[in-house]
Amino acid sequence: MTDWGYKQFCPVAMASEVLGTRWTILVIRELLCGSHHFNDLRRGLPHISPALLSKRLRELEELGVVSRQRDPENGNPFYRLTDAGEELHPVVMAIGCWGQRWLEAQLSMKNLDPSLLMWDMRRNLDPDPLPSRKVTIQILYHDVTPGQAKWWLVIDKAGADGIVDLCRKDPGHDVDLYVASDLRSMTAIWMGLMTVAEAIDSGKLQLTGALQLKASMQSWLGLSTFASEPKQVDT
Amino acid sequence: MTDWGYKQFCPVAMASEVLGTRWTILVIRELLCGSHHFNDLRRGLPHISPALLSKRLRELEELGVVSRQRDPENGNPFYRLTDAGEELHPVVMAIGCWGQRWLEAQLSMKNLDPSLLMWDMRRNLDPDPLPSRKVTIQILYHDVTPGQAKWWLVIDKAGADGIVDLCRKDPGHDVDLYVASDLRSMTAIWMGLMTVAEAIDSGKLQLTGALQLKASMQSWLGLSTFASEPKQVDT
DNA sequence: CAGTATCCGATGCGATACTG
DNA sequence: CAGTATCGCATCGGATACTG
Repeated sequence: MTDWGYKQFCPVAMASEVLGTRWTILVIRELLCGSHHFNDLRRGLPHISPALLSKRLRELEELGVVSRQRDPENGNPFYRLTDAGEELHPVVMAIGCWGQRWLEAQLSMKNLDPSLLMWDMRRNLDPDPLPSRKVTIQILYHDVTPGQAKWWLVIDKAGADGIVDLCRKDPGHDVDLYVASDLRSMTAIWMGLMTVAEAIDSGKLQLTGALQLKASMQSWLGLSTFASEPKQVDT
Repeated sequence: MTDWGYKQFCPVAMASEVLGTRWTILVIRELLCGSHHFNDLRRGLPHISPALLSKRLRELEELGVVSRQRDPENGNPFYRLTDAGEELHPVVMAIGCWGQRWLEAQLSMKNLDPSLLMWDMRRNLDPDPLPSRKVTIQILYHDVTPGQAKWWLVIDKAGADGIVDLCRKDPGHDVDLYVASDLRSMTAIWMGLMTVAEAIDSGKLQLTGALQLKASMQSWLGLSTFASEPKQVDT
């Protein structure tokens, strides 16, 4: 092809030139999910190099998909999707739904990653079913290297900015609910491949603590956006 | 990243690993549009190398998106989308619609290509408004290198297999309609950026021949699938 | 926290030629 | 018609370290 590009006037080709480069779609997914700061994005894209993330953001900005602004408070930069960027939502959803329906679950289960899972859980956790007081939940993955095994979610509806906090170190509060599982099972629950009840019944998931929290876990634990998509392949 | 892959269990990431490789989406677009044979695909993807096309087809086959079969008649191989492949239709449409809405028209107009345009026109031409007898239409691009300037569309509703034939050499029949234009204008019409009437009024398009064919051109000339998508950027 | 700078390696991919 | 074979290069992007 000599120069870059498909050399086609077809809109699919034009758009693919832009969206088809490595990491681009995932950067947009992160922005759609509400990450705004450089290091938030990095958290959602653990294996991207900062140089490449920076490059992608600049490309998307030049394209008019992303707008870089500064927080008037502290002068920190942050990224927002423009209207053109927001309208990529159907694209990302279509890709994700197709992936959930047709890509083998096993494949997904090879890419387990506790910090990514926790970061997603923090994002989608639904505080509504939880009591109004501050709630602390400890998650323990007993099959994960010590440094990544223990996590705390602190939900405080009266909290300052974000309602849900994710900690890797003991925040010090009394723990209301202890969750213990293996990483694989927890990810399967997150992806809608298994319910909380099934996991408990089969001994894959142990809950200790406040009864109300145990009973309502399936509802406060927000699932992956694509969890409801019916799968077509099983292995 | 060392190994290939995003190492994320998110379905968007899983699917992007597959769909994000160069040319893949366009191969699928071609299959969705009804190309089935290797050289048909090459026609719709003029700048892909045969080696890469072959590779992509094998990858997609292994993925279960494409199925390779043989024509029982002549033993010729052909490619079909599986159910999983057909379900990529929403993905391709979402990408194309976004491209049409948000990517600058000018950008598209830099990738003019007469044979690609004619190939698309042949595919989307709507024989319904045309008379039942055999109709021959000659298209002349007066700003294009001689070898690519003259084309014939032969529409025969009683025709053998395909109804619409595209020829690069004079098929010999009497011509019912002569169409003359520049490549840029014709492409703009095809993409829905201009109507036939506007092009005639501004002198960009000349029609000579059967009145009925002239009057109905906007309807028998099928437009790009994305032509109806409202554009948001103008330049 | 929000990036840059630099280096370098793998490999994806394009070009061309050739075959059953 | 339907691909395979081979070659070689550009470049994409990964790793790491460093800065304002």
